[in-house]
Amino acid sequence: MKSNEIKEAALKYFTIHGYEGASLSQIAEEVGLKKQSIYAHFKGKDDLFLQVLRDAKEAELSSKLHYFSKVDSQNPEKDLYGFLQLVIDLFQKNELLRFWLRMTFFPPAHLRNEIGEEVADIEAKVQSVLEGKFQDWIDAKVIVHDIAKTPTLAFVGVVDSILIELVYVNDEKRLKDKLEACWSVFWRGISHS
Amino acid sequence: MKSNEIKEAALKYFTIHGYEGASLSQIAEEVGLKKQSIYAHFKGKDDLFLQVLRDAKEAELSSKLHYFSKVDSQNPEKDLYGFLQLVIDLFQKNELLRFWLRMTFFPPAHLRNEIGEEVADIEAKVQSVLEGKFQDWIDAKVIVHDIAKTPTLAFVGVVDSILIELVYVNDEKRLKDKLEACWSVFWRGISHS
DNA sequence: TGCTAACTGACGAACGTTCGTTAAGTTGGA
DNA sequence: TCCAACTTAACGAACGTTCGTCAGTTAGCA
Repeated sequence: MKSNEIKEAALKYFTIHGYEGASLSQIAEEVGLKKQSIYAHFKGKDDLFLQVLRDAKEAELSSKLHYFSKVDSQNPEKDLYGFLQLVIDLFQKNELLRFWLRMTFFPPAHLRNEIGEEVADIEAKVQSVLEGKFQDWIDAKVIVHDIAKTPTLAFVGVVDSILIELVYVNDEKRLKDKLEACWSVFWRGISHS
Repeated sequence: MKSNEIKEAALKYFTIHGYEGASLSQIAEEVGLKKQSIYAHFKGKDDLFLQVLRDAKEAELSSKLHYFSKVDSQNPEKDLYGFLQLVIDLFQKNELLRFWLRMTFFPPAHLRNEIGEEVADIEAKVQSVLEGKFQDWIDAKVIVHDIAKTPTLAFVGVVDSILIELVYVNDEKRLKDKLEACWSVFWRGISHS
């Protein structure tokens, strides 16, 4: 399907150059078309962009939810660390997560509100699942804390710091160091002494 | 000085719309000029951009170094938390940090290398100062860990997660929750039982 | 025969940049 | 003190290019 090829090329250029910096002619050329031919598949630049955005959102959400649906052990150490690995994998395997991060951090001004809603949606869902898991672990007394929200937000913070490291330079060594550092301090911070 | 007015307007538009999305005519209009007049003060768009970038780098670096130069107590709990507050302040008080984050996370493609060097420079300096402090605290046995690098990177991770929260939505309530969560878990992770 | 996807051609608008010119301000020597 | 030489900041006009978009046309396939 040509539409998907166009979306793939669009993903690439939007990720590298941002919404304003990506041009339809570049995207079209990437798949051997003239820019006007894109209009046979999409209403325009915004339409193309929003379709790619929703693909990215869908991919990220389903990956994360799928991971937690497989996880029902009482071993948070393994499961949480595995989630960090999943995020790293997601980021390095395809461009969707990098695209998603760029566009949610710094959205094109005229689509700010639309994108903000998508972000709030996915954010709430992931955090809700995560908080449920933490509550289970607290009830099973395998980690400390009285309310689940604290370790949940702290763990999201660890994910954030890994994401920043990935976006920033993606130096394999630095990433490994930071992951180990953040993880070990975090784990000491929520587990029984 | 008109140059500074132009740089201020440029900072604003670069921050909101990114390098490619910001136009010289908008920037000029903001200060009551035509876009051609900008060329009386700067060689071109790149020159203007890079001058703003270096201002932003300078502002961030000196703020952080100045903070740590004042700090020589043996009370990491106060000093580290104070640093988080400083970062939040920096972000909310002026646009320089937001600009810096946007341009270092997702630099304009043709200036990628130049910006990368600036990032490596500031990153190394801040981390070096931070690591020295942590080493002092370790030596004084006021926090745990054998090597200073681990708590340093973990703390940088806490800063990262706060920055992400600031960039993402800047909801005052959410920010406070996340700060408290990340901080309390981090502190438990590096302090004695 | 239609339908789809690609094409060509053209559109107005905006982009960053350069040019030559003007008006105002500064400087330096007679 | 006065005037000429120079500098500075801003301008209008235009440059070539690219942008996103629309209209009309053609080729291939069901």
